[in-house]
Amino acid sequence: MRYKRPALFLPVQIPEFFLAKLDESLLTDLPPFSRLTRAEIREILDLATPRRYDEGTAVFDEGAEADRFFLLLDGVIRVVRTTATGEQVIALHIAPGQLFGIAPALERNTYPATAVAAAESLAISWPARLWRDFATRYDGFATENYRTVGERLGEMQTRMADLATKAVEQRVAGAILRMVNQTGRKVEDGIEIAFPVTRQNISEMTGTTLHTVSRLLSAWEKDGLVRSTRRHIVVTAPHRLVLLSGAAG
Amino acid sequence: MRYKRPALFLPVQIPEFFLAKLDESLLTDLPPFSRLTRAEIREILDLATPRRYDEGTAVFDEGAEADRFFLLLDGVIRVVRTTATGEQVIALHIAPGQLFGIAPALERNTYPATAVAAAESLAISWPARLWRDFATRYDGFATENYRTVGERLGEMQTRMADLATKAVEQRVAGAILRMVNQTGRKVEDGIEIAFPVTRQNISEMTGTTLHTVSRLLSAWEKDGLVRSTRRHIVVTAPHRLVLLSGAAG
DNA sequence: CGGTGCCTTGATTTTCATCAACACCTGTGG
DNA sequence: CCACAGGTGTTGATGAAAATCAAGGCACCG
Repeated sequence: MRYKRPALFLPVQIPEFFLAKLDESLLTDLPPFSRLTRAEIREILDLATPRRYDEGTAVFDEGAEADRFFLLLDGVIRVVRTTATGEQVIALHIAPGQLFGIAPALERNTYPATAVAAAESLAISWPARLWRDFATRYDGFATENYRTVGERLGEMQTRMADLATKAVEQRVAGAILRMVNQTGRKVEDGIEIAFPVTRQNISEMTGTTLHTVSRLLSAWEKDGLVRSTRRHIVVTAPHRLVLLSGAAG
Repeated sequence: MRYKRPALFLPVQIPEFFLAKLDESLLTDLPPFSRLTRAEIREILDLATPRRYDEGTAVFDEGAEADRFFLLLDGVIRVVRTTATGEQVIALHIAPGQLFGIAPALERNTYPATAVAAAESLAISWPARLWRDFATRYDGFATENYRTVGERLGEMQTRMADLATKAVEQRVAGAILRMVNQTGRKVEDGIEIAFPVTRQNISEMTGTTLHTVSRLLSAWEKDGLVRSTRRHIVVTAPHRLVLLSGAAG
């Protein structure tokens, strides 16, 4: 089964054309913009630059000058950190509707991690200096975005605690469930992670090796918890996976 | 050797007296206040409530209503998260001059972790609703604080990467070096961590057991890298410890 | 149809948690 | 003043979990 992109992605993408087509209502429901009028959203959209990213393309690189901030409209972004010894660690996934690369909001002048399109993605972006404008001019913009920062910080703390205390099996189960929750779509026999994931990817999220992940998935498949093909995972028994993950509650 | 508190800590602490004694210059050099006038700092100080915390006392608890934010003047604060299974994970240490419990700045209404005084500490605090006042009235206040948030987020990402990729020995070395960097004071034969630390504490910072930490410290002591007594660690060969920690550069 | 990227599985080894026992230091209360 | 309890630290023995080493298979792409 291939990943079919929605019709939104035309073979040739002309920014002006695209923005004209893009209805203001697309942003209306997103937290950062929820308190703005249609006219205000139009203003903001007119300042934005849209761009499409092929799977595997970097949106920005760790250490690069943080000159823009981004809003993901469609697709998935993987936030990756590379260690001194060259290993990669996946810190976070960004789902549509979320801002990312918000280093400018935190007074950083470089990005702390690399952002890569995990699937074909569409994002709009603004120059970093506009952050202050938006924050002062539009009520609730800063507030809502700092709320997001707070949530991410909390989530990172949870993941740190997991890495420090949970066994590999629980961490892998947790990682898969997180992806399912963020981007899962219903299919015949379960819920499918809506973008390509390799065992290697999962190992980079959980601090283990691709071998161990492979063994776990094989065992789970034998047990009827998941079904997986190349770069593809369907969770067929989410509840049992939750139990395995040792989640609270 | 005992921990001697500076004269600042009188047996009986009277807030008014204390604030009168506390010179505005104490805040002048701290990032959040560096751009303010003496008069403005006086205003802010007059709204603050000071309090002393004995070692082991909680400043606030995970999940509690986030009704205040804090500035640490002296001592050390440990930020601790408790997992579903009851283990503790130390997320962070706060050094004097830093804000903490800044959930209000991130639109959270509960604290995401518990803050405990790791040594006798002195902090001042303000009601959460004043955050917005300060942010709008005092230039640079919000900016500087969000910079701090950004730094902490970056540091947490680094620690996550370490937990995911480094071996226990490297993580323990790294944790000790971090404490030394934050609060180290020079002594005869090296640099001493300026607050009490148990093997258990270190294991909670690094996701290992107190047994393993004990073995490592014993080995390092035999090797001349550190010297340690009960709840006490002196690093005698920082450079070699850095090598062990596998830090970049 | 050959190459590359992704996945699987067995065998072996390493690391570190766990189990267990004990020593020591410090403050407390009889 | 001494006994004792609780928190802290050490060290050995054992075992389990997961990394590493190794080899090969299969899917997809040009």
